[in-house]
Amino acid sequence: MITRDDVARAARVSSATVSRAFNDPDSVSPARVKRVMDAASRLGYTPDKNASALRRSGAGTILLLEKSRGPAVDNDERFYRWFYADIIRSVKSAVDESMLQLALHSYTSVVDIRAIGKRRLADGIVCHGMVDEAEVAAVRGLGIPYVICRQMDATQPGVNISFVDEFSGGAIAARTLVDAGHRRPCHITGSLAHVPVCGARWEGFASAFPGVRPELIDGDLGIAGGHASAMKATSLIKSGGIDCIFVVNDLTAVGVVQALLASGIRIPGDISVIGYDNLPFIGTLPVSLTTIDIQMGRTYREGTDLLLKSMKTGAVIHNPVTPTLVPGGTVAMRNR
Amino acid sequence: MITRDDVARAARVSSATVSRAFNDPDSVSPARVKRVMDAASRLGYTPDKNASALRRSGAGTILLLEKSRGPAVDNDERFYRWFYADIIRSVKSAVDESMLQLALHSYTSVVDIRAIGKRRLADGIVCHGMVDEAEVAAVRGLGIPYVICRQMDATQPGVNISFVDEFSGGAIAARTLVDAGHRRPCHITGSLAHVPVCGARWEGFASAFPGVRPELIDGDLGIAGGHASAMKATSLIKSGGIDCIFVVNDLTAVGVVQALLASGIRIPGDISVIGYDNLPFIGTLPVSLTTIDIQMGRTYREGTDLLLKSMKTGAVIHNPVTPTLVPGGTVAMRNR
DNA sequence: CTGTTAGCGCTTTCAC
DNA sequence: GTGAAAGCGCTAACAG
Repeated sequence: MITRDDVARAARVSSATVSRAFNDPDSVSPARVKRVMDAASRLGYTPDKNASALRRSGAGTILLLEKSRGPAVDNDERFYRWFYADIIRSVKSAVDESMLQLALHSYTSVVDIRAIGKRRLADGIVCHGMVDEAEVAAVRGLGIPYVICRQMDATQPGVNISFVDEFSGGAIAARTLVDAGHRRPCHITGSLAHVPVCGARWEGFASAFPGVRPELIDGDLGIAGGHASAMKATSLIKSGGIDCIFVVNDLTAVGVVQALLASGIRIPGDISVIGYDNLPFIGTLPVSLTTIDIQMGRTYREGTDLLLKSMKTGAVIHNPVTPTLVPGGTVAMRNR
Repeated sequence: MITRDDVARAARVSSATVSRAFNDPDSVSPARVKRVMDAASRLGYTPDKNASALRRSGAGTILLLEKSRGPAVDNDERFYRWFYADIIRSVKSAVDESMLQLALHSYTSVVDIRAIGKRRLADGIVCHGMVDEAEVAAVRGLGIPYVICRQMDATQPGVNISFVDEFSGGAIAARTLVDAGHRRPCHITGSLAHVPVCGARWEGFASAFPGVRPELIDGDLGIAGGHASAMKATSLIKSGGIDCIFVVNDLTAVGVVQALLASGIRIPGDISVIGYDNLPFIGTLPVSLTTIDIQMGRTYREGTDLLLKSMKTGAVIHNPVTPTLVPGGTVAMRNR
């Protein structure tokens, strides 16, 4: 085990200088910084994060905080688990570039959140998908730097947040269809009034079709819901009332596509379809669904980077992340 | 911040006794252990893992080690990512019960693995899905306690491993079908000779059908592969040559089911189908697929528990985990 | 069984 | 700008 003293000896400086060279290079003469860094890399020195954290009297830790999931997991949650790997890796890679360690932590109620402060468990907190206002308030009340990463902007001002800009995502879906020559849009969604994410996608979509109000089918989310909504749309498709459908998420889109194909409607021949989320099970469809990637990884990566920065500067974090188009085979070019 | 000294004072014992009460309760009189624990919980004391690790001159860390994934991720890998959340949570909950912290680490080559030892990065290593023999050798060469968690047993003796017993999984599929009265089995797989997991599932399946050699269709894995294999099976189904199909994984099973239904074959009326993996996209099918859950969470949870234990005892780890049946609607009862 | 004591490797005053 | 020295909270000898 190489310690800081070994490096100090090799670089012929004091051990305090080694420490400063690593943590605050500006306070050391450039020549010495170089001597220290050379010696360090020659010896293969890695600072001990435990000792560092201990001396700093900090936790030495960034907490990835998530609501604990009981055994009763609903199907939606099961689907969104696919993003988990991306999220973990993104946060991890950001934290690795600091002197801190990543720890995972889950809570069941705000009581658990408050305990984090009492026990000095974290120097910074990345909240995963937190939407409950009381929980957000509890995190803010901790006095520990934090960032909330999730799919929607904050409803309160001043909250530190990195979020998927769902409104823009809806707008991208619209622009993709507009650019391909579509003029008679339809949106299939579910629980529109109750799920904020659905609302944002719909508003973004509608906003980018100037002069047209898209047809709106507000049924149920999920495969069965998509099936049912698609059946309602068939007559509109056959009459030429709509030439494209933006479905609020891939899961529902699977149902829509299955139902349309079963009804003898060709995709994209008779109708263009675009989904949302870029979940891998769209690969189970006989067509390659054009969809929108919500950029979860980037949302968390940038959120964590900004958290690390704000731990020094105290700056407020407000970071919208724009989804991206994943081209597929379900959007056709239409003549105007 | 409550320290061990505060607890010692409150419990009227020395601070060393507090430490012992937490780390080796057997070496302290029961009465004192209770006094210490009472005081600790009253004060809300949590041991400082950084100080603990520093003093122990260990890393204070269990590493979850995985091969780093480049940006070019194939679709299969995307599917299996679904297990990642389970894996992380399982390992995490096991590590939480120790004095250690969980850290995530990825490697691109054996060189990275060897660096772990040089830098005292871990007190124990949980290897995620490691199959490459050279990598396994590198981990063993580290001299750090480790356990490999993956889907197959080790090929070398003496390797510490917790694994999904795929052979038993295949046998469970077979027994499920036998118990429901099936006597003319078929197995659809892909790349049988090249993918050990497929081989084990097939052998387990075949072993549990006494006196019958199942029909074997060895095509390609994946939805398209399943489609093609199913087409080969249709005449056998119509002639009554087979009464059930065990498909090597759910992804391929999706293709099989789609193709059979499209051919007008009823499931389970004309043929029973059983899949393998319990991935959520089986919900994209119009039938509820009977499948086998590979118990990834348990494999990692038990593996980590055993690693923690073996760090004290030095015992070799060899832990097979048996998959479980997930009942669905694609297996019918047949009269003999 | 229990208390005393000496650090683990690092950061951060405090002098110079 | 730099070095000396004092601990951060804990564990592991060592004595008793």
